[in-house]
Amino acid sequence: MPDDVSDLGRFAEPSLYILVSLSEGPKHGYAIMTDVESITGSPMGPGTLYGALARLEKRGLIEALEPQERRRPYRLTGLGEATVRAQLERIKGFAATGLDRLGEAST
Amino acid sequence: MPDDVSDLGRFAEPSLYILVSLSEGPKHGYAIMTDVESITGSPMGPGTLYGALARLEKRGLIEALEPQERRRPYRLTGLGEATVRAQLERIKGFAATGLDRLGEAST
DNA sequence: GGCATATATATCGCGGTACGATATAACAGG
DNA sequence: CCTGTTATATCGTACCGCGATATATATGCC
Repeated sequence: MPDDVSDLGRFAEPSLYILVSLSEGPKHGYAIMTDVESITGSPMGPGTLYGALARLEKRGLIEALEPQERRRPYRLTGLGEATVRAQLERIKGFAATGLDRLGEAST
Repeated sequence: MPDDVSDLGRFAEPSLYILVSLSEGPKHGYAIMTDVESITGSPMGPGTLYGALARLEKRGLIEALEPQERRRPYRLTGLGEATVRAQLERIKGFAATGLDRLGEAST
């Protein structure tokens, strides 16, 4: 049940959020969590985070670095960077198309 | 398994595609299917389409119009329009943020 | 006329994902 | 010493994507 106009239910696309967060530089899980929350405005729980993190590593889009203290940092791979760039270009174009369609109808 | 850089696995957000398609004007299911395919480049099967369509109607983001011939057209509601606009603004900003972060790192 | 293809809608089921809940542990501050 | 923050990890459920499948009409072609 949407109680907010900007809510389309589930599917906030955590994987892409993580990739964007890591495109700023290597980060560990908890730092990604707080960073994503500051970018998107809505918090990402640990279940979402670590599940997506494992999938992304398995796919070779990110890679784990040497654990420091209690932190387990990750870094974007070349494939990950290419992927996030391609994705962002795509949704940028899509958003432009959509807003263009809306633009003529209301103003 | 991603075999394409622009593929992040499941990552299509059919609901938003449908809303954008309908922001151009009322359309019936099959027309949405072909329109979305022309916008996104990848086809949307009937399972995806009609499932999402039912959910969107249930949420009051779209509404069914009088069936004509074999066609069952849908139209965006006010809430649906506000939602798609808010969503598009959001992902536009997100894409800009992400590309900005990537921009300084390579080029 | 008969047959394949396109139009058009609908449903089922599997696999995958989001995400809250829960658990654990170390460290800081009052 | 106890509470809150940092930090990681896992489990389970509900939900969603999407291919497969079914049905029916209309169109085009041989």
